[in-house]
Amino acid sequence: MDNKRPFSGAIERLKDVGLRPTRQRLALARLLFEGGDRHVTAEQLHNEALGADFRVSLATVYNTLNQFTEAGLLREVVVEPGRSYFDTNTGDHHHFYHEHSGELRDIPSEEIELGKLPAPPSGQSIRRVEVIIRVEDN
Amino acid sequence: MDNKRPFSGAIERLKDVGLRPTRQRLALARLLFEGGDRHVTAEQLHNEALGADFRVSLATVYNTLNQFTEAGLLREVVVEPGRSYFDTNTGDHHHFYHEHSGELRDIPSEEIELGKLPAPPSGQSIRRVEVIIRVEDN
DNA sequence: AAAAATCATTAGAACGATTCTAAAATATTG
DNA sequence: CAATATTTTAGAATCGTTCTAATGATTTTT
Repeated sequence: MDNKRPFSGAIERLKDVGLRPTRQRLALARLLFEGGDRHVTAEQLHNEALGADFRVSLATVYNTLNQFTEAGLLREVVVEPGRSYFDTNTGDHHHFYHEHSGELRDIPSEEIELGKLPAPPSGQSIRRVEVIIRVEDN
Repeated sequence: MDNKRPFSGAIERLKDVGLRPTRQRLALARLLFEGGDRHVTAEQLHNEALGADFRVSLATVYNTLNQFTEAGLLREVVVEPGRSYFDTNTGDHHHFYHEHSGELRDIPSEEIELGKLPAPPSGQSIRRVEVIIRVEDN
């Protein structure tokens, strides 16, 4: 049923989606996927890599994040102009977004009940339903 | 009940929210609010103004859109990095987004049933629930 | 209605995020 | 291990957006 192996190493994960397991892709994959679900910006991941003494260029971080996203390893969440997160949780789920702090937090799909949905314009089909609950301090 | 007058001219609309009815704000307000609900980018609105022989700087278009948004005359919808629309429909509603064409289309609030919502993290409250249904050609 | 004060507009520079370019480095194939 | 294909890189370029400091318009005070 589950065509995503629950625990395959970074190398297999990359091979599975047809990406060469290069040093930088492996290092970034480890940062992204070892440990629980994460929301990172390109800049954040780049700094993390440098902090872990792994030199990657920012361009490579962008390339890699985009490739991972296309390959379905990541999901991109855009919350405001010029702030876009990459989410390692690619399953069906939603988000809380706290504008002031920039914090993005997962909401498991069961916690939001989408009773009915309108039919898409003809000739089109639904690719994904995205719910963002924008919160503020009270 | 309805504190938004159904049909007040652009001048009143601006005065109501405490913005001086300057020439450029009036011209942009007319482009935005005369005729049905619209979704525009800053660039689009700028071109429209120029096309209608009204010279405004792009900076003013941005200023104005931001002011209108703060004043509650517009609502901003971010759909992908570097593409942000201003929606003249400020009521409770949702959107279809067609990634390929960039088309954004309203969904009246009744057409989506949000059964239950999770409680926000403590100390925070919900500001808005945004649903974007991403569609693709089939 | 002139003068003074406030606020808005502008061109262009500056900015932050992201993508491009062309060259150097690395990986894969025969 | 040589030949070929793919990646990585530094830095320039681009995009959307905001800033700056000067000019122009509107409102207030007189």
